[in-house]
Amino acid sequence: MGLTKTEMFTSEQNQLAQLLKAMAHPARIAILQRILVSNTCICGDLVEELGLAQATISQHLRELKSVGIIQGTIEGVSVCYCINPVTWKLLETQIGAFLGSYKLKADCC
Amino acid sequence: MGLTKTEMFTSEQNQLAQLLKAMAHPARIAILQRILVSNTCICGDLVEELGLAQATISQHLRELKSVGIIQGTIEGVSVCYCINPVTWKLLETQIGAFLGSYKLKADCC
DNA sequence: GAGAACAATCGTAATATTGCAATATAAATT
DNA sequence: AATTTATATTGCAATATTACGATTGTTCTC
Repeated sequence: MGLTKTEMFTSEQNQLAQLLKAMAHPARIAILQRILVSNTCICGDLVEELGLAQATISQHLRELKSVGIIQGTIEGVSVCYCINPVTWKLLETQIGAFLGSYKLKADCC
Repeated sequence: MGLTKTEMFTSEQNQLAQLLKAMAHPARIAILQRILVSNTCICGDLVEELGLAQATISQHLRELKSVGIIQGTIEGVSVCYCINPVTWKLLETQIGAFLGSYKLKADCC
């Protein structure tokens, strides 16, 4: 099939999965790290720095943008991308709650 | 292609991407949440509760196990799965550092 | 407006993922 | 040993992802 059965899960589960999936690629992690370092936005520098084709980088950027993790504004000839604070905060909250809900107990396998 | 160019990224980036990817599916999030709630491990209850075929659940469990997020021990006829504390701690550290490295500044796009 | 510079989109090939039926394997029970 | 119960594996079809060359849009500069 290759088609996730989203209707069987809660919207929270689907949303978290979607956000995680958007980050679950080394190139997209690298892109986000690059944005995190030079807080002020970037654009086609990524093509040189990551060693992937322009079309590929653009595709990864679109993926991050489509779930709202980053946002882009046209800055003359180039495009400036940066973190979307709202989604980032959501990510921190959701993942934090998820990971934080684990408490180690002795009686486990 | 469909083949990620892992050689272009650091092992940290690849590792984090792999862990995120393992969690980036609503069924696997649901499985983990189920384990987190009933700390003591589970097994084929998931098949009933999630409404997916047994083969599908087993496959998702294997995926989570293969990256070390969960671990399973044979408990008589059934198998008991639970969180692997070491990997979970690693996840918290890595994701925490990643998400936490963002500081909102005014001069952004 | 013509050209340059940058980024987005299209089209395509290779590979991966998702889901399930069917089958196989393993452990407990009779 | 045969049966039952629980899980894993295999094989397959449908769909998704990754990557890139080629092309198309945009915006700036001349």
